[in-house]
Amino acid sequence: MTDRTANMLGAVGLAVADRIEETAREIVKHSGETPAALVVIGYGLGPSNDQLRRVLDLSHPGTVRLVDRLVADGLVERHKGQDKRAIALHLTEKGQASREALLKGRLAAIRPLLIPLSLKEQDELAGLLQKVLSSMGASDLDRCRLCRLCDDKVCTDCPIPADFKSEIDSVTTAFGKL
Amino acid sequence: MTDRTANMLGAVGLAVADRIEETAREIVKHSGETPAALVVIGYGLGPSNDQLRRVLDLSHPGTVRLVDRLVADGLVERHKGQDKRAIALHLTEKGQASREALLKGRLAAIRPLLIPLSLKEQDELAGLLQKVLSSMGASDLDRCRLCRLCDDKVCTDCPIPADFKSEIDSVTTAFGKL
DNA sequence: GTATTTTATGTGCGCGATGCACATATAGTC
DNA sequence: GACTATATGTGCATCGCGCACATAAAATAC
Repeated sequence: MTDRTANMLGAVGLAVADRIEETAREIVKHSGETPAALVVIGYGLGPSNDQLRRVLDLSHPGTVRLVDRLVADGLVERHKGQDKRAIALHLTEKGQASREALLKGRLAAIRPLLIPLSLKEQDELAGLLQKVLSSMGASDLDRCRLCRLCDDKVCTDCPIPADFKSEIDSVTTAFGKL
Repeated sequence: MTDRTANMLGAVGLAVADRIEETAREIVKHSGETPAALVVIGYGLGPSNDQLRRVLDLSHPGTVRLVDRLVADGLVERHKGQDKRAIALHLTEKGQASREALLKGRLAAIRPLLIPLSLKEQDELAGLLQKVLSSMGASDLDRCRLCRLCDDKVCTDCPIPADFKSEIDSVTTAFGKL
């Protein structure tokens, strides 16, 4: 019985990921972790290449090339970091716009799935999802990774105390507090 | 409020897809739609290249190369189809074993997410997921695609009346009946 | 019953996203 | 000051995939 539930969760998860992927591909011109990078950099904390790499779970060179792509598209700029060797990644205005379109598109892609549910059922689902989310992501990095495509504007009362601050040195937490 | 729910669904969906992807990569040696191909071919209906292509939503050549990979790994064989131009794809014994490991691994990857939920809550979630699933997948092909990684052994009372039969000529429906 | 169109597979070629091995520059440490 | 650790960047290769094209067989048209 649990397996049946798990199987359905797998199907829904796959569908959700498919839809997000498809939308992201249309808006950003690239696939893979590139859209997530746009979201993460967009928190404005000026992450370094290496910090970004950890969140996206990519190799070093892979991240460099990913940033190359974003820079080439005029979405991201490499600024000087506090360290002379490190860089600080920031979105350009175009990058900001792209990020917002991405997040908006993502929600638009997911929202239709909730239509068959009544408002009460949606609340029920939210409660269950919140429980599931709060218990996954053991490490802070896991939580950042889990939320690497999340819309922070919408994720009020985020069940995941993901703390970008400890991953990306800065003042504020990118996600809502628990 | 709906957006918050959608956002959390997006996060969970991404996490589920990540976990499935990771597991699949370990078991099958390839990524992308290759694991799904193994599952779909494994229904034993002897799909043609083109039928497989539609379910996986790949290009023609992409599917040919995908099958090439599976054949090279000794997981799939190209048999003669009813048509002299079409082929019928079938799993080898090794392919069967690989498919079973894949499905098993997939469930094992998803199952932990349900642990924080009580049995009653799991039932609740199952009901909600079932509702969501039943209203997505307008076309039969959509449903096949949606279930392209599903474990038919486990998916009893499948909410999606996906009918491989109409996609892949054969006698039985690969998925449970509604 | 041949000629054209449609369907199905396969190939050459290129591209995008990624990883490995390596190079280089800077910060920290002994 | 010499060694190590950290951070970025560069060949180079691989993998999954799509486009344009070629080819064979079935269906259809005339």
